[in-house]
Amino acid sequence: MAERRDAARNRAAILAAASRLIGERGLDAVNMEDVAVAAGVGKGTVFRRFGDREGLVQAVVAESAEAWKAESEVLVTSTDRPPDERVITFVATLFDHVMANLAVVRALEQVSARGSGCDADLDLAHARLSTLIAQVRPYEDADFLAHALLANLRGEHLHHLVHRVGLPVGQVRLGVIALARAVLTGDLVGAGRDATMPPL
Amino acid sequence: MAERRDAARNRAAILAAASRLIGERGLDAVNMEDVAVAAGVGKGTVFRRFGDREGLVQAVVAESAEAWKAESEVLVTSTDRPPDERVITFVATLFDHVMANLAVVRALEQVSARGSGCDADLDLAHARLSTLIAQVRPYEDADFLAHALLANLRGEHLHHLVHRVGLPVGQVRLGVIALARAVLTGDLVGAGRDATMPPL
DNA sequence: CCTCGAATCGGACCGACGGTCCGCTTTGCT
DNA sequence: AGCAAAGCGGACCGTCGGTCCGATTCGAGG
Repeated sequence: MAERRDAARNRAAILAAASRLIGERGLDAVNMEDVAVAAGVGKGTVFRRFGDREGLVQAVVAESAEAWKAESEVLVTSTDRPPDERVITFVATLFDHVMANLAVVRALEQVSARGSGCDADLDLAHARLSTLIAQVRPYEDADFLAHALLANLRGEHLHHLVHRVGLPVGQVRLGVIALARAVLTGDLVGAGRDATMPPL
Repeated sequence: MAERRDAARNRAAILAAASRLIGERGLDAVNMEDVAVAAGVGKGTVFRRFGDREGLVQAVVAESAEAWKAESEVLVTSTDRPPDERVITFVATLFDHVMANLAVVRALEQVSARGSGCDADLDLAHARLSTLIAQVRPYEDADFLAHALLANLRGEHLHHLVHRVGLPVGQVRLGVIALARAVLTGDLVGAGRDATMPPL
């Protein structure tokens, strides 16, 4: 049978409440009962729908990652633009997605560092980026290079750069893109500087 | 007054027990009472000495980071070797330190992502690496490049590469060093491959 | 060696929170 | 309307981080 109407409503309410609360306070300052109350449901309902804390967080990010997945999907499959340009676009898009959902992404990282399950989205991002890079530099180790780039796109790392070190978001964005360009061209000049940066 | 003898003994016992337990099971599978029992003291003693869970973890890593700090200190101050070589040595040394204490380093990352205090060791590593890089490439943004390199030396990232992806430690080590070399020379050829790698 | 004050110890205790359970309610099909 | 099943929700439980205070141990001075 299809999902009952009240169940669907509650599901959406819980997801929205969780997303909002995590965004406002950060994961470690929101407990399951907060979410239940904010969603206007009982605690049991939250656990039945999402299993546990980890499941809830995964569902929240899955929702916000939907658009990114579709976007990156076409980037890998389509061949209308040169591969190197697609790598850059991929990195820029992923950066924007992570920054736009920083609290939720960090929440997922925290939860999956502990939990048993691996981070499926990270694996997906790596598979796609790796594929893209291999098209540009078939003789390098695209696998490792993708991991190295992805390390610079971790929520925790970007949070550190922006909120602790205090770097402007735009500068970090350009720096990350310069890094991606360096991976493609073998040239690292300009990484982290805006002055010498070619426009994206 | 100096620290009482029994207090010193207990302090050492707690630190040793915590280090061992975290190394064996990972931070999230060891609670404060486990540590107290393993150290042969009461729970209250653990909390009085170290304040809270975060403090205990910090003390444990501070202990294991002692040697690394001294080693990296001389690397920055001494000028007997060319700067580029010192950057490579710095990165290799830090990599080895992190891998040798992976569980404890990850524990610190988990704890300081939540806690109020920042990660002092990470800041120190960045300050030193940044200084070193600036000596080789004064016209680049050494600050950002240091951050980018350090992102590849995070405990969580290395844990992911080695224990989830399954990359051999030696290969990751060479890859990270190749990345460092790329930062210095502007050439990324060979990153992640052993075949084309110059020996360290 | 004995005494005494102070520092330290340790386990009983507390509050918070993740997760479970089961009797009550809602839903939607006939 | 009637009914069975899916869903609901809040009382309840176990665990764990952290606190507290009476008992204990230390070590300086006589």
